[in-house]
Amino acid sequence: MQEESGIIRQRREKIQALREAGVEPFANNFHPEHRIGELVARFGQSSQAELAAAAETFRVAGRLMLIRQFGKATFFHFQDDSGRLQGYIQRQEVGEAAYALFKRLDLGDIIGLSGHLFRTKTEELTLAVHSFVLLTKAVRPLPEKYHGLSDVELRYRRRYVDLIVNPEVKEVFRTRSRIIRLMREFMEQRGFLEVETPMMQPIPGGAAARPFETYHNVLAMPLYLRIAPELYLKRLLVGGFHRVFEINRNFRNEGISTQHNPEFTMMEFYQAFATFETLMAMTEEMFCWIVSQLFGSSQISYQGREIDFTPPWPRLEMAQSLTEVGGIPAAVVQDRQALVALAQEQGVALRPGEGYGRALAKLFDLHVEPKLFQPTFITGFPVEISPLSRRSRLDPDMADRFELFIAGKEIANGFSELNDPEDQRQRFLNQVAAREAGNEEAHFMDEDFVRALEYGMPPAAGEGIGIDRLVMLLTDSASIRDVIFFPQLRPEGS
RNA sequence: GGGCCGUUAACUCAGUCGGUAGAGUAUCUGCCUUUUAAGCAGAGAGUCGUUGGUUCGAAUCCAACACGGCCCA
Repeated sequence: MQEESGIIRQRREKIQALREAGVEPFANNFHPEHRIGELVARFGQSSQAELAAAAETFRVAGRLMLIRQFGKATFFHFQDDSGRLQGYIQRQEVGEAAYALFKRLDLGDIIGLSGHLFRTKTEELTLAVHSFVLLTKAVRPLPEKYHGLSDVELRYRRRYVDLIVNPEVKEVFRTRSRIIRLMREFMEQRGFLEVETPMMQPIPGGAAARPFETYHNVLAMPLYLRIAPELYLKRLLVGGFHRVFEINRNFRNEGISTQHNPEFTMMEFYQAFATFETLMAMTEEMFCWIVSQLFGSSQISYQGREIDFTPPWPRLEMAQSLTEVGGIPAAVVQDRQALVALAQEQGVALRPGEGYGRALAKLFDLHVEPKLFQPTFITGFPVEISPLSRRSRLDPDMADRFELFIAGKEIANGFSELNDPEDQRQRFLNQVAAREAGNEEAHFMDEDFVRALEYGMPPAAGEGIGIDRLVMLLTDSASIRDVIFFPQLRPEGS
């Protein structure tokens, strides 16, 4: 480590001096018996008289966050993983030597404390220290106590510091964990089995996206980080698991934005003998339940606007939405050539193998998606852009598919699954043709998947829910980077 | 990929017309036994993102690049 500012050099010298004085700066000889959160919960309402009467001794450990030193006594704040508490240490109480050691501690140091609780003049619950030990000396100083760490880049690059000084960040990730736990609980209650399928796939499938490529040395073959688990989960349907779900990472080799991180977390699930209609109802139920478990209400606030999760949510066909929400005349939407022309006019680059369906979808992205703030299901997806979906019985050019939009973001995508192996093979062939003509996001042929369908996959419906985006909504986060601990960044310059 | 904005001490930020680096916090020293971003007095701390250019002189003007943010594609 080349970086040696004055403070860091000073701290290293301090560590040396402590060792020479017989104080181990990285000890592990203290075992806390209490957590701050627990003490606050138990005694947050107790009066000074009650605390004095209890006369109990507590052992807690935490990081020094704030120090207010006087001549012969010191107030400080320290925090553990459950909260923050004030401490009070007096020379008279701990003795000359211990107090001198305490005065040499720095913000950021981790200490173990034992003492009793009391209330100060201003009624603040405070631990009066009987004794303490240094557990970990901090070499680097913490950010400023008042403004904290606000440089966005530093917050992402040094998330550990962000977590120490910005308590609301911790809360976001606690909520993230709770959301995932609730999803699991919801799925398990409905008889779904949690499974794991390959993250490294020889043929990346299940979505239209560019994959990350890697290489297996011993097998001497390229492998791809998965862009979706779909084709494997459907193989499990063939194998006789009729309700499965997977919560795991997908990897897509595309741009980074407030909505996109190269690796992101999805829950994908499949239910035999269900249709996309079944899943829309189930999604309404799931979201409403999760939101009410978290907030005790089915309404939340996101970026200053209310979102109401109370079902049922509006359902709108994509073509219809272009007119009703996007303001594109119905005559243009119905006229295939006119719509393609309009899309191209607006800068949509149609790739090989793409036509009306893609034009429809891109115009939707441009004019409708940002305006769908309340939970809304969009249906009526063209088969052209849905190569794994079952065709609608009413219109063979349309797929039995929906996407869910909330706050202008795509949150979920689900459809009745195509299980006709011949149709599936033909759709793969169309994709392969598109790929050969230069569309890098087109699907690959997966012969084994078609073979699996030939054994017979029960009719089913499946759905993917973007967990990061859902967490954004439920934590009022504007950027996906705020709900991923370590979002992808370019390497720091040297 | 394009546009705009940002990058100055460990952190948060000032820095005028181009004249040679500032504050608060943190750190160190001294005083201080109920503080709440404690207070008072003093001290140390800088590759002004990088490289190049203009200039007698650049944190400041110009160019390129790097990293980040927001918006657009």
